[in-house]
Amino acid sequence: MSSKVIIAIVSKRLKEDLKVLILNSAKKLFVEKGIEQTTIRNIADAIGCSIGTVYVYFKDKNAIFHALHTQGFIQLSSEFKVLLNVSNPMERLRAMGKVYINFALKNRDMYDLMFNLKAPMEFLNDEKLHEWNEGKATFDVLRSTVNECLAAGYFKGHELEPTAFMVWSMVHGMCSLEISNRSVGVNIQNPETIVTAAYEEFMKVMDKL
Amino acid sequence: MSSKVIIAIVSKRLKEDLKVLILNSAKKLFVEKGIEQTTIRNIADAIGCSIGTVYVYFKDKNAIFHALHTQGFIQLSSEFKVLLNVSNPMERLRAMGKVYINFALKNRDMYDLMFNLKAPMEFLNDEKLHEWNEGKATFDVLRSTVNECLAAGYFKGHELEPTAFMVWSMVHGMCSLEISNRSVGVNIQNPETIVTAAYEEFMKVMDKL
DNA sequence: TTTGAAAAATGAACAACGTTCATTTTATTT
DNA sequence: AAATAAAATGAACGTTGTTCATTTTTCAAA
Repeated sequence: MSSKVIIAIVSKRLKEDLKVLILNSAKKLFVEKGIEQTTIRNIADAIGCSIGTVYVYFKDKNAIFHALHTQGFIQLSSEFKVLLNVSNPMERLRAMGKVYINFALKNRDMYDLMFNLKAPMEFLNDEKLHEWNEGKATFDVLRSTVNECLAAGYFKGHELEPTAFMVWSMVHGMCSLEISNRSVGVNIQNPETIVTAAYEEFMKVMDKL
Repeated sequence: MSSKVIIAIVSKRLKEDLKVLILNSAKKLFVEKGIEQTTIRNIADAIGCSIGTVYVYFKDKNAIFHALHTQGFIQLSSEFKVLLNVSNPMERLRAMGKVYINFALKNRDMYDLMFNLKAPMEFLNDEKLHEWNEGKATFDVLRSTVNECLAAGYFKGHELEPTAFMVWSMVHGMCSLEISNRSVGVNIQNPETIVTAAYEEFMKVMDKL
């Protein structure tokens, strides 16, 4: 009888957490082996369930990758929390870029999923949700920081949204070129430090405004 | 006899051009339907040859996409030719960015292939060619333009290569965010003009240097 | 405790993919 | 006309994402 109870408890626990287990399995495979090795069969095998079970909890593969991409944004916004310690908006903007770049280069596939790959966006289209809440929230942080810079007298004569998008494009572009292996093939003298150097250059430029 | 000769000539022509036919077929499918609809079977069907024949002329799918990506760079460098008319280096840099952005937004999938997708780079790795000649040549144009700007007194106190990489990252980032549908989902007031507006903002910044 | 309906899990089956290679067809030379 | 070389072929293999009829499990009512 007691063993039956235990089995029931374990079984209950497994049932409730199966979606989480699938997601953890997917994330582990994704981070360790990349997106092309993260197949439904590999995910199912890793937790000892069947292929069909994965489809009980996720509509399709895009749904899984969208859930992973959301986890990535949770991690990124968690790493943004250190910015609360920086009161000066210009310094905070600089630190924000560093956190962003650091996250991108330390979590290359995850960054790719969050800001490049089509899968998460295709899931949104399927669900008729035209709201990319994760991106919206993240961009809001950037926009309000740039807004504070404007209020503090920086960026005189510049528009809020174009300037914020400019900053985002800058750091995203550097990270994207690095992750897609385009910066290494281009005959730059110090390829291993070019992202940092270019970001410092950009910050020097912004300081002059 | 004369018909035999004609057949021989036609046959010869077809044989010599088969690689080109395959590539044209691939490009048409790629531009019209995107990368996921460009399958070996579709390519072969479109020109009425067999699957195996494609593999006679191309090692694998990466080889085809690398060839397409090279065609993209040929087109881009062709569009860069109008820049020869612009003598002032700063004006030329500005015009270069506009040509680049225009190319990216009018050839989205091609741009993605050239600067984001892994296929062309994987082909280089397979062939032990760590030289991305197309990217190298294109970046050389940018670097020398920035160098001329420096020589003309612009960008005082800034390093050549980090500055050039900064400019590339800027325009690439904007195009990349736009093409991957990240800019539209982020709650910007004028999403349809944000790339142009941000580029104008960036040029205003560069003018101040 | 037994029963039976609802919920969950299953995995064989399907279509489509990239890739290979023994075979056939075509071209060229002898 | 025959022999040789080159080119083209498509059936077959191993994967992939996805579906769905079937089986198993769950759990409240009898």
